[in-house]
Amino acid sequence: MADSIFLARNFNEENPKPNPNPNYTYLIDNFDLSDFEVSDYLLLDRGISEDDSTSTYTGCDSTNPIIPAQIDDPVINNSSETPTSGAKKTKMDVGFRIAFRTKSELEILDDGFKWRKYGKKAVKNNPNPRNYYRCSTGGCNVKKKVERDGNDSSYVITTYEGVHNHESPSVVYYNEIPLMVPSGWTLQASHSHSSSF
DNA sequence: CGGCTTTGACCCGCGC
DNA sequence: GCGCGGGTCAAAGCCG
Repeated sequence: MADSIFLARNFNEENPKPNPNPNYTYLIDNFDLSDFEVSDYLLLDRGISEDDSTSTYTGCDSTNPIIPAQIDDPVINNSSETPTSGAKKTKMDVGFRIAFRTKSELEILDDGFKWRKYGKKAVKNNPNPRNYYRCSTGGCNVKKKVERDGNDSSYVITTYEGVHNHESPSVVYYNEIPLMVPSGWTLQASHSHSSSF
């Protein structure tokens, strides 16, 4: 395992052309990071080792952001893959994964999508629990994990897994933001929790 | 009443 | 084989 699924991309490069592949999305160029202090864009490989969580993130600073690429993984690309009978689908086989380390007092960043919390778990090497969220839009199986940095609790690590197959509810207001991009980072939306948070 | 959070239990993969 | 750790499920309760 450990197929690398991300491509680094120079921040100074011109904006990428819209990619014909819907499983590919590009992020950073369209972000207005002034809303949050996003200190690091973190890349994750598929199949990272669990006992080295600090180094599984390929840290990048604002001068070297990252574009996630379509995963080159037959399991991912083969939608006919079915879970073994009776087994839960526990592996993240949703396409790609990207993590952001954000300096924020809030753990829940309003990224324009609607998330439903489905789990919370204490993790090793981190006194803060990790929260698991799933996109509440029907048919969209994008997940995200949110946890505070164990080394600096003023930072929040948000890990997105998968690609939205729908528009952000906010896209109507920010329709220049490419489809399926976690568009909230471009928004001036209030940091106050939405509805049930 | 519907949608959401909470939380303990369960499942699975992996290392020893 | 066993234990540990991460991820998910699902029932119960909360809230607008």
